[in-house]
Parts: sequence; C-alpha cells; structure tokens
Amino acid sequence: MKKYNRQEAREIINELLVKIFNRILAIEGQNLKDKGIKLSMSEVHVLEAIELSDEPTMSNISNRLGITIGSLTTAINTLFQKGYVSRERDAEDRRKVVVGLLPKAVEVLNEHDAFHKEMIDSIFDEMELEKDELLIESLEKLSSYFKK
Amino acid sequence: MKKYNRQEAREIINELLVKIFNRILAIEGQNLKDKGIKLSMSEVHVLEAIELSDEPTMSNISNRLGITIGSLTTAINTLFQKGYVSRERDAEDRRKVVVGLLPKAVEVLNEHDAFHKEMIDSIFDEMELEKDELLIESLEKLSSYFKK
DNA sequence: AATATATTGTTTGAAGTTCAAACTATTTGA
DNA sequence: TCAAATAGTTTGAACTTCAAACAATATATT
Repeated sequence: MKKYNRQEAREIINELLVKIFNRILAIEGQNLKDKGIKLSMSEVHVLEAIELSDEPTMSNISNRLGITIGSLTTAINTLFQKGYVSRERDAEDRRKVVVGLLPKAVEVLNEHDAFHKEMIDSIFDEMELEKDELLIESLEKLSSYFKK
Repeated sequence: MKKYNRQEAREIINELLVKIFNRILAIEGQNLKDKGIKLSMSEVHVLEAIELSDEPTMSNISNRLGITIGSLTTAINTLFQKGYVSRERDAEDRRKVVVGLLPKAVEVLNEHDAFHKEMIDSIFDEMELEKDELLIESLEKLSSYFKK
C-alpha cells in the first residue's frame, strides 16, 4: 500500500472538504431538474430539516439548518405557497408555529432519498469499500468532530 | 471494533455529505470575520480558483468554480474594484481576459491556507488519524470518484 | 479577401438566499 | 400585574447566481 505522509494526507482531506461537497450539491441539483422538480437545493434542505425535527417549529428547523428564523420564514412562505408544507400555530403554546410536510413534499423527499442511496451504493460498488470498517469508523469520527 | 452494516454506513456517509460541508463553510466564514477580512467565502473561492488556474482567464476560472462566465464577471468586478485582482486582455488573443492576484489577495489566501492547515491538523490530532493509511487511501478514492 | 461561424466576455434583468433590526404576539417569572 | 423572555414575521439591503442579449475578436469556408 502506498504510504502517505502527513502533508499528502492533509492535501487530500483538504481537497475532499473543499471540492467534493460542491460537486455533490451540483449533482443533486441536476437530479432535481432532471426529475422535473421545481425546487432548489436549499428548499429541499428545508424539507429534510422538517422531516428530521422531532418538533418542527420555526426555531427548531432554522436551528438545524443554521440559518436565522427570519430567513426560514421567507423560505417557508414560498414552500407554503407552492403547496409543499402546512403551517399552524401550536395549540399549547401559541407563539410557536408548527410546520408539516404535505404529500407533495413527502414525494420529493422519497425521490431525493432514493437518489442519495443510489449515489452512495454506486460509490461503494465502484470503490469496493463495502468491507472497509475502518473507513466508516473514521468517517464517523470526522462527522462527529464537526458536530461540536 | 464496532461492525457497520451497509445501511448504517450509508447513513453515516449521507450525513457527512449533507451536513459537514455547510459547517466547514460557516467556520471558514467566521474565521474571515475574526481576522477582519472583508470578503465573503465565495469571493475567497474565486481567489483560490485564480490561484489554481494555469491560465486564469474568465472561462477557465468560471469553469473551475462551476458558475457561468457572466456570474464570474460580476464577481471579478467587485474584487477588482476592491483592489484584490488585476485584469487585462491577453495580447495573443484579445478576446481573453487574464486575471491576476494582487498582494492583498495573496495575503488573504495565505491566511486562509494557514487556517485550513490548522483545522486539518487539529482533526488529525484529536482523532489520532495520523497513521490511518487506509483512511487516507479511501478518502483519495472517494475524492477521485467525484472528479468524474 | 469576404463572409459566416465560433469563441470569449460583458451587461442586464430577474430570482433566490440570507442577514440584521424593528416589530408583534404570547408566555413566564418576579 | 407587569417586566422580561421567547417565538415568529416583516422589511430593507446585500450578495450570488442565472439566462439571454449583446459586443468584440479569432477561425474557417468559399
């Protein structure tokens, strides 16, 4: 196996961090277009964040996305207007707004999920990574490192 | 070592791809602010693309960035106006515009580079990844996979 | 050489994303 | 009760990007 010194390793990780994610975003965006889905990637991310929130209030969703509530309000406005999400005040605490996914949104998320699975599967297949326990473990470490 | 099945592995990679990149962007943006650099991340990316281009014409740079030439023109306009880059027509082919980095830009790129190195070093340190040849090799594969 | 076509960039108008700050409504705590 | 905290919305501005129309230069064809 080729030996990597620290400098090479750094450059590889650097490149990975800098370039790859952009490329993935572009690929995903193209996929949406190809399927005739009239949503931007950020709108899809909003839908994902709603799906993943235990209590999908404006605060929780915006927090998960790392944007301000104000920004989220405008995003939800258009998603609501386009018929992707519902919104209503919480009966218990009427300051809160609870957002819900309408069927149209669920459909998009399913397609998006399927696309992701396919992409990752093809990575595994082409790279024969299936049994790289160490890789997965390391990626998990990398992931948790950035959660802080 | 914990065993990961394909489904778990997929979810971890998925999460990595979806979330980490945004976080890194945010961290880098904050770093610029902290250092009093009045540039956005996209502007820094433009400078990086100029640095990495063998022949930094508008086409080459925009191509590397994955944006249209038109978009790049507006970006270069402001970077030029702020004194970060030079621009001049190519003497050989007067259709081309060759962009250059001025000292102010070089300084920013050096700082940005140093920050990246520091970030990756601290990942290595904290995660004790230094000797994970396999990880590096796998990341390289992952990286080259997305270059296609 | 003259003309058509291709290449390289710029400009313009529009849309999308985001933020900060001012504001409204509701809840909680003193 | 009344002040402070919390949850969201609105507004105005900046930034990023695109597509389409346009201008200039270079290359190919006749």
